[in-house]
Amino acid sequence: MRFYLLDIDDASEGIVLFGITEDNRRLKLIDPNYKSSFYVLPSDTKKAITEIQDMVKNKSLPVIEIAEENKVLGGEEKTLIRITTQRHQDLMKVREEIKLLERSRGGSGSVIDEFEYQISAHRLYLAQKGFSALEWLEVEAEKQNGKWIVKGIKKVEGEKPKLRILAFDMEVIEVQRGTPSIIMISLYGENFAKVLTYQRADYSVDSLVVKDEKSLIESFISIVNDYDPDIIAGYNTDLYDMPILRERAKKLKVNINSLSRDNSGITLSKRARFTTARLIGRVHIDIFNFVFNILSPMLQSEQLTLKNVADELLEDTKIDMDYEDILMAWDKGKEIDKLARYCLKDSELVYRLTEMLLPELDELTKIAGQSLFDTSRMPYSQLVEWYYIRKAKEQNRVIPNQPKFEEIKSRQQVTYEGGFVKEPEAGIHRKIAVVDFASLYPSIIATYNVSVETINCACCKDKGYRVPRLDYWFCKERRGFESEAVEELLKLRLALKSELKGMNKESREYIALDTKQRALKTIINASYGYFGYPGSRWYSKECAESIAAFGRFWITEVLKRAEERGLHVIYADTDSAFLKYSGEKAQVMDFIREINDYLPGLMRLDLEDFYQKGLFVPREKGGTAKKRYALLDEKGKLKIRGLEIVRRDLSKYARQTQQEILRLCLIDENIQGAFDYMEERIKRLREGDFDFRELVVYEQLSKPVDEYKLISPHVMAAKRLIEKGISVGEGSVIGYLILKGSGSISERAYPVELAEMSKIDIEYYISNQLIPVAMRVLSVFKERESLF
DNA sequence: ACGAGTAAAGT
DNA sequence: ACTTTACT
Repeated sequence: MRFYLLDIDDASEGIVLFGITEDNRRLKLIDPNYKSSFYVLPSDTKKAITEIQDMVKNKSLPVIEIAEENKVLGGEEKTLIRITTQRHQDLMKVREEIKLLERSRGGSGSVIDEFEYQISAHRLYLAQKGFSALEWLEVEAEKQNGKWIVKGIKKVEGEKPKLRILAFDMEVIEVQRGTPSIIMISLYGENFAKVLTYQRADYSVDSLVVKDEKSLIESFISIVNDYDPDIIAGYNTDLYDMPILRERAKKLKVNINSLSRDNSGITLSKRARFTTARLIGRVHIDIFNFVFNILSPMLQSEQLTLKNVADELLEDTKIDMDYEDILMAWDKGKEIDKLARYCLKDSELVYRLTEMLLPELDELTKIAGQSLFDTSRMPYSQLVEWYYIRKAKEQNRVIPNQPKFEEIKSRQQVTYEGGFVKEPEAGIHRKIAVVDFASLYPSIIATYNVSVETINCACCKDKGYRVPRLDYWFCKERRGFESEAVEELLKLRLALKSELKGMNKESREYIALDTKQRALKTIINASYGYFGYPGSRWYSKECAESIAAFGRFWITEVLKRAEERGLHVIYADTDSAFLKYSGEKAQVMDFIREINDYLPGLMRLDLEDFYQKGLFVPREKGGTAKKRYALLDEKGKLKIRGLEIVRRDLSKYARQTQQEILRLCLIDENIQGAFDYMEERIKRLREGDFDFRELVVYEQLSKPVDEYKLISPHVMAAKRLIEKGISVGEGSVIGYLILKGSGSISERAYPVELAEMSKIDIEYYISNQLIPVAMRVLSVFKERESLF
């Protein structure tokens, strides 16, 4: 049969595969043929095998096979010992014993190290076989005692089947402190929208009113069973909705086992810092994870709330209700229909976000070669790592171990020099061309064979690729693993990009290929960071350092050659250069062509865009600020980087003032008007003509409140929230206002929830926010009027 | 523990 | 010096 893989799990009978058949049935298969094993690196193979055999016999270890196997380890062919155990759970136990043969553990020293004992069976199964969730498998299976048992299995091509997606959202109130109750649950799917609750009212949405919380949960379970979704989606449901649902169901004695397809209910597992909630056999996607891990750098939102993310990605928004409103609605029955609409709207937004983001998740899943449940929760580092693990398996390589805690700690201490940033020339510049390298660091990795096993190789001391100004080189004899893996993705993406060029942007094919291209970009761009990431299995600070050094070399080379061609360099940062062209644009295009003829391998310089004008502002302590500028493109659109306008640690009022001043100066070139505008904004503030929300400053807590040595305003505001019993902690974004009174600014910082609006210290906002921010732009003109 | 360094600014 | 945020 043909089988589309959705989810995968480990069980005592074997690997459990959940998926969809060609005739659209949901099916569970068991593959009993996969045996878990791990590898031992011996110093003396014969001796190690004898010692292991003795140990297995004497301690009756559950080992079913001990075999020699040739593997690639650290770029070398090596003979390793493969140890296969009865069950996957036995791996760790057996490894603990074999570890005792290491010399450092007091053993004879016949064993040096062990590998692959810590990876879960189903993940290794996928990597080993080259299978991935959301791909088709050709399966030969037999029914035995009501279970489908896999006899043979291989990968095949096929069309994407239609997945059933169901989004949900719960409203929870605390009747007593610390005891949450679920009062409402909404569900949203294709042609399906329903609200469940237990308070009677005249609802304007499709609703089911039941008698209490217990029957609410029962109805929810029964709807999920009827709809039988492949994907259950929510927002922040790993940490909030799922644990509460599980807790309440337990308390109220509701059986929720059928939420999953293996009748195990909700499986919560605590990882290092967060919890995940699995519904084995279905895929629970918590969209927040993907937004937080992958999309957040691309988003403008200050906080990644469902409201902000929906506003930005869907251009649709939540219904406005805060916790107090929800309590009022429930307790007083006032606006309870609004509550129902609010709850359903959340599910709708989650459903639409899932529909929108699933294609990209789908592509990432196939590159990483793991389950959708896992990949939807992976940070960049994990996506790269699983892609490498899959490639390593293809090449008969041993997967390097994860670093131990101490190793991570010591790796964190090491830093190195990064990108080159040129100090810009302050003021206004005209006719600017911005050029940048296409994927600079990844193209360096591919071009210079940058890999853990090719750095400072013995064979190329005199002839390897030399790293500029550092005592490192890369091998020219053997291809490096990471370099080849990154090159493969780069080439795939280049092929897709050129295919996309002639296509209709609205077409289905274009959108599909573009999504694939974006997913590749995500992993490609993380490859450099992964070398220097302390938790990496393929870690090499030297490689990361070398990549940055090659980067500095090439950007300065571009700057030097630009000046030689009469293109004046205004600014440069890491992989981009701002060039002033006096004559025609062709001058720039010629220059780019010339550089590209000169650049090695996959390295390429592109034109980012042409700009009419650019503005660079002075720095507080002299000189010109780096990473802070505004550009005006040829369509009259402003592109602003680093300036206070784009920072949340300034009030909106100050930011808007700077934005308008910038517009007046850069677009209208009305400097007098800009000065007048600043004065008008100050006057308006003094006259009380503003909304207090425009003065709120937002800052994030990066650790628990009591760990701060320095009490900055947002920490003080957070402390005041905690005093009032409002829980805030690591990661909370605190909005605060500075009020009148005595003492330092921190002492006068109040959270917006507790601040008295009449006491806002207007003069603080004028002297500390408005004037400095406005003058940062205006000072350019005061001192350099001659530019106009 | 869950990509990196460079840089600016405030308290 | 510590902390946070933004840029690439």
